[in-house]
Amino acid sequence: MPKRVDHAERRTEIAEALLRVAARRGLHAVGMRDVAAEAGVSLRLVQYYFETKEKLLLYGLEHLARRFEERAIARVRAAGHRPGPRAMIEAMLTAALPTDEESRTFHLVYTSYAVLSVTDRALAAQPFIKNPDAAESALAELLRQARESDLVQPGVDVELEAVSLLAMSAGLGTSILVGQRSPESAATVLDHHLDRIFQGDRLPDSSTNAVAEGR
Amino acid sequence: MPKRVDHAERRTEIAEALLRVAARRGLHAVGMRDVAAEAGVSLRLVQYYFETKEKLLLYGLEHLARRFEERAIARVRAAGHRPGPRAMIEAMLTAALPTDEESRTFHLVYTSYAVLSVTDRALAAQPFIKNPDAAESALAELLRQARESDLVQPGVDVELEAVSLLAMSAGLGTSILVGQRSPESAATVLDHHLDRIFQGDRLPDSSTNAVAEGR
DNA sequence: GCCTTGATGATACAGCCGTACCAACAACGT
DNA sequence: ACGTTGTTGGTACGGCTGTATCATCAAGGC
Repeated sequence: MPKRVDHAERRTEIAEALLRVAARRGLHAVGMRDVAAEAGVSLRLVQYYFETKEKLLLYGLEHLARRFEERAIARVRAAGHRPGPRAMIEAMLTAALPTDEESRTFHLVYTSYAVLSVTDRALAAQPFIKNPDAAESALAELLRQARESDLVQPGVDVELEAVSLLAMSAGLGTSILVGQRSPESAATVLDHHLDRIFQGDRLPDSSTNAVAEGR
Repeated sequence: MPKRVDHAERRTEIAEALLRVAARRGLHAVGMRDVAAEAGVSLRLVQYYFETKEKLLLYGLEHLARRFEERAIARVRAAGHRPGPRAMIEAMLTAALPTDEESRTFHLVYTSYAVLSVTDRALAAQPFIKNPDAAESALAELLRQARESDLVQPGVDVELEAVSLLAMSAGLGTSILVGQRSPESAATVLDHHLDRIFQGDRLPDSSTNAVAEGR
């Protein structure tokens, strides 16, 4: 059997082309022909690897989630060797903010998928409860560890704060995306709440008023 | 001139038909014919009142924002005669949560518009910075008043908390929409943060652990 | 060496989309 | 009373969509 190209690799290439087009023109406007052109292949090839558009979209979503997970892990690693819980949480939260092109793509396309999943039953199947739930429990676990190390202020409800931080990160991300807020001011807001949650082993007075000014 | 029907009223009817279809099938799947059928009029009529689809979408967005504003005001009014700042803020924040059909529609369609506005320049023009900015400054103003009445804990950054609460409300709303979280647990999270911000003139121990359990 | 099988490409086909055009009706001013 | 004008409906037209069909080429097993 002549297998000249790696099947999985080709699928990945096409999925990334899909994400590029979706980031540029919006997920709703993505057509099979656009994806093929962006990937530099023929329309037939896209159909060959993904028989139907629905399967292509599904794989694109999975690929997006996979890529984001890698990015988040890389961000945490970049926070230093064996970073503390706070640094890890900060890395996770800011990785989700649309600051550069890749994270903008992630946030925009992922939100598009989320919106789609509300009305399209095919998308609603799995990923939109699994992924955020995993992020939530991971964050809660980090906070729990931090609390056991006495890094967390007493009386803090770690599960509730995990939910709050993720919801804030998502909400702030969207407002960055639509141009209402700057990435810096969003990061300041998140930092402020981390300051509130964690014991003050950080420079005092990080309450600079960059929020009201930031766009 | 035979003006048998009120022009503005007809436009409103059609816009509401648009919102109903968008809530049911998703904004991306809305066509002129669907809107016409939903409104019980002919396709030509929709074209007559809104020459182009883009104008229809624009008006639909404006109408949605208008309806939400009315709803929020009604909610605040329902909070009692001359409600305190905290009750008003709570009413505002929970009005934005997708709890019933109307608020689900609002949240879904508004988010769809927001996502669209990132890639479509026509939508990006006005409303997506104006409306949230207005909500933000209104919320900040309420907090400022509350602080002057000594209802707010000392050391609270009201602008920052206004931003945080709105971002949380938006993020929680989305997670409700996709079925990750229950409206009750989202309301509990918001309440918790209001407890944190305001002085404790409320029943103590509202920290029931409904968050981890709620779906 | 041939033929099966994987891989790629060009083209065709319904179906839907937004928009435009044309026809008809009803009502007010004169 | 008439015709102008606001108002409504039926229908047609390109263009684009996802999908299916047909054709071609390359490569490895027998």
